[in-house]
Amino acid sequence: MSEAVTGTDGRKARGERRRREIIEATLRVIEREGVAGVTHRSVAAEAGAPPSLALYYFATLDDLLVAALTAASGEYSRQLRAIIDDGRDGVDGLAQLISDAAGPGRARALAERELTMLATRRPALRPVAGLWRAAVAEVAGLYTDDPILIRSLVAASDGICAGVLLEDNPIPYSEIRALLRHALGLDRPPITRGPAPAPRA
Amino acid sequence: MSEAVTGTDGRKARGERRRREIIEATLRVIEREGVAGVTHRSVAAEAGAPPSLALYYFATLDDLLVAALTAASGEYSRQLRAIIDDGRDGVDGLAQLISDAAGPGRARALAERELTMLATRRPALRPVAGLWRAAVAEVAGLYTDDPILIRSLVAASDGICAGVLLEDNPIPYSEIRALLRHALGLDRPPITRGPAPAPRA
DNA sequence: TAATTTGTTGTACGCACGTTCAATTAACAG
DNA sequence: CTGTTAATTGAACGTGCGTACAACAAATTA
Repeated sequence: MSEAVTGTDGRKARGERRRREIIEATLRVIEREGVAGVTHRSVAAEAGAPPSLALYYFATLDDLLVAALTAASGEYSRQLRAIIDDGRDGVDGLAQLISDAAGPGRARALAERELTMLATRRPALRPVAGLWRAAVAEVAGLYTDDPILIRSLVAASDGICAGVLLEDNPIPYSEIRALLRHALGLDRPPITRGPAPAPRA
Repeated sequence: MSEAVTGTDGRKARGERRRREIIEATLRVIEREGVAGVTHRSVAAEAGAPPSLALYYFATLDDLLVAALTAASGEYSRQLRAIIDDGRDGVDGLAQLISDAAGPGRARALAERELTMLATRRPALRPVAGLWRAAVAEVAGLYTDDPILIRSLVAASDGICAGVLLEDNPIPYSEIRALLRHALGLDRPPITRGPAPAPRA
């Protein structure tokens, strides 16, 4: 029972580290080649290990993808929660995160999105994929109780992120922030034109 | 030159039909198994043709996916434009389309989304993927000139659609419509609570 | 009719994949 | 030291894939 002394089995500790390395390697592969590029072989090569090791930790490719999504999704949610806990404005922080996805964080954001897309087909991944949405909803809850407005912010951040990743010219931070604040109903801009109930004119 | 009489070469006419059949088979495969399930063999089997025929029309898998995305994206944009041209309210029609994606149109919507995701990695597909966004922006243009509000509607429809596909309990049409109208700044609901500039309370 | 174009098919090659498994090494327990 | 557990490795098997290619059938043309 030297375990009680050192805390854990040294073998298992190294194993856990190796496991994390493989997950990170998986995310790098997805960033570079997309989910389609994930194979036991490619991931193992990226991690500098023989393919059999990737298989030792993740018996099936699905396990590997679930682990990768869990890691990526958790990381994003943690970032957002950290912003809130630091007392910074939630919407500003959210805008910053999305703005990041247009620049340096683009590859990672793409990876996370691709994995989330995967979740729509495998119910087992749904809860994990919902972590980010829940975190955004939590931010919205700091500003309003209206469930519609909360949904609105969640949808807006998702849609803005998609636009940022799809469009060529990056959307500036200020605009992202304005869009998010509008979604929450915070800033009431002057009415630009009366609603046009009858299109086609 | 009997071509001038019949209009087109009969062989080419049948060929075009066959080509469309293969594209539709591809979309069915994607609906059922996702983009990952698309192979020359699986698509050909779905279309009831030998694999070599799928290769005759689409030399590479990429060509096939591009054609599928073009078809799916065009179909959606066409539906939205038809609504506008029929004189129906653009936002209502948009809400109806998104609501459909939660029910009967779910599989197709998933397929289109997966293909669009693919577009973020291949610049050649970007213009095609943008067709839907352009159509939505056009709808928004019927209500406002404010580019922020236009972007807001595009982001909202995208985000709502993502939510609809990800969540278990379907979002009702009325709520989708309310979210879209809010994005456009049409309905100004009563203020639920003053903005909370200081979170962490 | 013969020649040409176009669509269509079957077969086959080489490769990368997921997965299995027995063997090996290292860390721990008694 | 002996046994046990856990991490790690290399080799191999079968499968399905993309792709190439030559041959065939049918429509069109001259």
